[in-house]
Amino acid sequence: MKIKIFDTLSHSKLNFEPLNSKKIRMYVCGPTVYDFAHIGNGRPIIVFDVLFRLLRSVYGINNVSYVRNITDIDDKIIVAANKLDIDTETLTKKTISNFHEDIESLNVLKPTHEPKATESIAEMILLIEDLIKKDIAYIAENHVLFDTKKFKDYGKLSKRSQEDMIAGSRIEIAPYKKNPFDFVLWKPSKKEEPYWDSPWGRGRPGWHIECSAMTKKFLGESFDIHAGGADLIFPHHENEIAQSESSHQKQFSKYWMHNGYLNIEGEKMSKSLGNILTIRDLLKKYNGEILRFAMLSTHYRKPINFSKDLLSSSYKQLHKIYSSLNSRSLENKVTHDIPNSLLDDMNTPLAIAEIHELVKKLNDSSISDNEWIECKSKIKRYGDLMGLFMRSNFQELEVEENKLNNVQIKEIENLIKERNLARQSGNFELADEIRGKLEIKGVILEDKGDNTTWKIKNEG
RNA sequence: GGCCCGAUGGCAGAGUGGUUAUGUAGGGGACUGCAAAUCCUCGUACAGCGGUUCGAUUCCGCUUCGGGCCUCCA
Repeated sequence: MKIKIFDTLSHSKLNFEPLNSKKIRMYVCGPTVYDFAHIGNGRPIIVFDVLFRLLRSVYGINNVSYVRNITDIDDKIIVAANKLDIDTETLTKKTISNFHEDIESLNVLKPTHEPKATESIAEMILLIEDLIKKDIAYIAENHVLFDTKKFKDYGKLSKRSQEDMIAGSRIEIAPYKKNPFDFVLWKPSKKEEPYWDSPWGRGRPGWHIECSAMTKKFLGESFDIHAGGADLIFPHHENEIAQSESSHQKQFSKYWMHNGYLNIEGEKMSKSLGNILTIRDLLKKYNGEILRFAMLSTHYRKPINFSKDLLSSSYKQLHKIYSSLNSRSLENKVTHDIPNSLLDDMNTPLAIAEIHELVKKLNDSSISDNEWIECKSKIKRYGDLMGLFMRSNFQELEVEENKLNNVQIKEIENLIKERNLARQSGNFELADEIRGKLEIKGVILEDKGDNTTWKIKNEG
């Protein structure tokens, strides 16, 4: 079984050939922790979680190292902490804990390592010193800068030349830069700002250097896959390549993967439009599994429109799939096959279509129990690889999503019992009355033979 | 201005040089005490114009439209 992935660097779909098949190494750029994560931040978290699951399945659960960093020192963090009148560490600690709570609801596996930038400052300083020693970085006005003219491959990831970029550039170039695209490796901290001592005075690291330092620390100088949002291609990932390959004189990441953008109701998410949707807010209205399903219903490289329609369609599809998985009281078998759709650059929308074909079979009362078990097992396998269908039934999801307490659940169950007694004795008036009573409370009943299940009325 | 990506049925969304997924919404039917669910069925989607080809939604070119990046946003 071979995984195919689309590699940004070669701009083509390639067979994934690990550097060492007993030790797969992937790195994903994680969040900058200054506020609640929004659903756009959630996209790489979810789609590369699927990649992690696939790699573990193909190469062995213990043979994959997944590093997802946390940027906990940065201008935005300082600004946000000042606004709240707290120190940056208090802010980042709280934000990280919120982040973990949020993504747990999305059923995201824990990465092997989740390093914080502030815990690798020493490694960053060593790397910068090395770049200065190699005459690739220079010091100017208390800043250390990377000299982009010294790295001949600069622009290879984003496919652009410095000349192209300068042509249409609207940027004001900092006076201490030798070249417009030189970027900061280390900068002085203003008073009141967090700082670390360095050979260049009290300061703090530039943004890009942390990933170069942490990939080296946790994965080595060369590793297999580096991934993140498409907006990171330039300048972040371009600059990481420049730093690491200049310092190590060898290939940095073998493959590069980038997820597409996320829109909200057809519009770009932005502060000015006021349509920033945090994962936290969405979770108040939608179960994490619905969010996850919605996220995987578009191919990861395409733009996704996160809309009410998408979420309501996702809800209905999940309901349908869960119901079919419980259409007979039989357990699935454990299988190890990996569907081609998922191996092919994580074609999750195609995988979902295949699941629906299997659902149709499960709902076919004419198939044998053995065939039924086969189908259920296949669907559960898709679920394991995509992080879906982990619950035993749809009611569990409804209970979570609507935060129903035990008293409420008991009430629903008792009314169902009462109604079924009425139905058995032919008292359909009472049965319908109970149905109506529950419907007013927003509970829809579904009779399946002698089994009655329920779901919450979807307001759209 | 430079570079890049995209355009598929009401909506969402795969895929393919010729049999035209899948979901959702809608029509019809079966089933059902009722309802829901489920199943069956229907509507002839591939932006436009050229080219290559026996044949193009799929390959090539152009046009139009949309999106992105070129400022430390996933």
